[in-house]
Amino acid sequence: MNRTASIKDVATHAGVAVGTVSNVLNYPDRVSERTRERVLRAIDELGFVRNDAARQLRVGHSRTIGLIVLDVGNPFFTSVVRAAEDAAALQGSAVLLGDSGHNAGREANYIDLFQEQRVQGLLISPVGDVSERLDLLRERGVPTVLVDRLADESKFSSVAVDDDAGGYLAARHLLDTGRRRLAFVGGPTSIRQVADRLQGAQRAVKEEPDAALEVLDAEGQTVLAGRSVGDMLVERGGAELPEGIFCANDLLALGVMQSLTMTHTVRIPEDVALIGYDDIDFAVSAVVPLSSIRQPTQLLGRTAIELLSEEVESQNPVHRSVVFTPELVVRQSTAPADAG
Amino acid sequence: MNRTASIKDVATHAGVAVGTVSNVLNYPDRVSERTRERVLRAIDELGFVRNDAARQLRVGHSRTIGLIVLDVGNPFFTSVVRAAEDAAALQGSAVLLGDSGHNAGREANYIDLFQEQRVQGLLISPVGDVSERLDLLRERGVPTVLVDRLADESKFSSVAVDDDAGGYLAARHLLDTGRRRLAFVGGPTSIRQVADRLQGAQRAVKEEPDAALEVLDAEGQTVLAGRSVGDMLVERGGAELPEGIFCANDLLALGVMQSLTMTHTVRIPEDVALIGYDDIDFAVSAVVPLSSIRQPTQLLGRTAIELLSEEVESQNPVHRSVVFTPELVVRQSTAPADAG
DNA sequence: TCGTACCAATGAAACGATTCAATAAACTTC
DNA sequence: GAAGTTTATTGAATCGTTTCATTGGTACGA
Repeated sequence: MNRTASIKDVATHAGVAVGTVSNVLNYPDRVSERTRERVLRAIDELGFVRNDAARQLRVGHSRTIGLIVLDVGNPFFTSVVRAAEDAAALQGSAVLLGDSGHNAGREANYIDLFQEQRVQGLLISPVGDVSERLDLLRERGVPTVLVDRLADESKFSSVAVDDDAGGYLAARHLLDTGRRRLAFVGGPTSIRQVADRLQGAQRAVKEEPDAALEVLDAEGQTVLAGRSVGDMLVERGGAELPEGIFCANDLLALGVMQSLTMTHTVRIPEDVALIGYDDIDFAVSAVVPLSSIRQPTQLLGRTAIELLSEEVESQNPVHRSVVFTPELVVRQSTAPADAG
Repeated sequence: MNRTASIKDVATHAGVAVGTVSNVLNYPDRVSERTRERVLRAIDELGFVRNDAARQLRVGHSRTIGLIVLDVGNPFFTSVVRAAEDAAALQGSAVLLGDSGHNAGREANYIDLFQEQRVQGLLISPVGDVSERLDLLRERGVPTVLVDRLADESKFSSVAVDDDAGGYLAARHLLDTGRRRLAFVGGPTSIRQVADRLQGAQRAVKEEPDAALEVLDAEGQTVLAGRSVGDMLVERGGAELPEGIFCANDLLALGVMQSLTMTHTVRIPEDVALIGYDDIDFAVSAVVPLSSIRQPTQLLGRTAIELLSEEVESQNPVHRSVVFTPELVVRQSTAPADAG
């Protein structure tokens, strides 16, 4: 009862050759109905489970794809992961998931691990600079697709979302609903995403001669950081308040919302309209349901798998960069002022 | 430049035998400094990466542990996963993560996949009834530890958190801060966790002759469900309101909080104290910071790995069930009424 | 009846690592 | 310097699959 049965045991037990058992497993129609059933019965009786290591050793590659994300706890990545898993399953692969936690060391560990596993390829949302680690992968010929990061097409394929377009969308929506004095609340612009969203917003504001955009720095991307920005605004009070606020993510927006609604002097959306970014689960269930920018995470995950398949199948690698445009989700927090 | 280098290539390139290369990899001090360096240089020059399939085939088992959770998006599991990964890394193993998404089919797929990978063992937070699927694992002799689920010790080891104790803790805290008329807000008691938490709360209430506990059903475990319970309470109004509310999870509590604070007639914690369960990230950044019950997720993950190691190492399996007691986290939402 | 074609089934070779008994080389010790 | 001991290296055997050239059998047409 100790050692698990091997294909040889199955062959003996069913009275056939090992090659036949292998055929039952991999090419069922190459073998006659009668023997197929006999083999399947033997497999069942012995509790045989194929040893994937041996299979992999023989065929030279695994049926797994490595996926390394920055933070599995982040709903954005969770959704990407799930979509990637589903897409991979459809083509008969499985996803090995690694969470680097924004830590280059952990990332390197996963890269090594996945290479030892001879994954078919790698989807990676890299930590910090796209650097030597990735170049090494390229040299080794490991098909790699960058996720949520634009890549030099001479080097890698990539899938990303256009943050500039998202920022434009958000600001344009505030302008379209009649707001003119706008504010952008965001963390440090050293984060590319934040900088791009701001840039998009500025582009929209420039289109309206009578509109203005004020930039308010937040210390981080959290609810609490949002709340202190909100508190600052409340102190300013009345006529000094912006008419529309665009926050670089939903957490900030929820913080601002808490702060503004707590003091019962400011109404959302009548006095101030508010829009966030990411469309997290909490956005819809905020005190005032929060308008937001939704990123097509499912599409990202699915497309990443597709690009990887292309890389795996073609010999001479032609890289592609796919950039998706995010989507505006309108809720009560930006309802037109006059309708409110 | 195509095929990746094998250990034989390295041996040739370094002018040594394959066994020596293997020794450099696995028992570095068995080999002299000089040849070790020569081999390492060859490894570097050829970009050799060990083929884990071959290694695994020879030694008979992998260095990976399978972990199947119900929902990676759930912060509870995310935290367990991370702790398990860290603990596994410490003992030189890696975790293969699978997300069943509460779906028995996906779960079965991962179980099969992980068995084909010959994982050392399996940590699983099983979907629904602990059933034949798991019995099969037992028969096959795959070391398995149940996570967040109590197991029959004759069959499996397990790690879980005592929800009854958590419920008791929450209700006791409300009573200790002077509240007497309490309410429990929870989803269907068909969910074991909900039933246990309620039971614990009832146990605490029974200790105080003048205390009472009212049970309010919510349709689900979401913010919105909490809000409709809150709306119902607001309509009741004034003297009919409970003095303390215990919600079966933080989402419900946040919903109730939104509803009560939105109408500016009820104050938290002065009029009503509120406590949730899980201590999610949002609890601390709610409008009124939410008291909650925190589950020792890190400990869960770490202990699960430890129990699995025990199973793997000992031949005759002695199963253990470890139950942790959750922890009370006091914040403003349950500050004593007189102090408010 | 023979030749041809087709279909099932066979079993040895190969994948790339680890292991281990055997050997060679380098030291000790008296 | 011979015998004994330790240390370093070797290379064939092995793990459990898949692959593929080969064989044996059956059916068909001429």
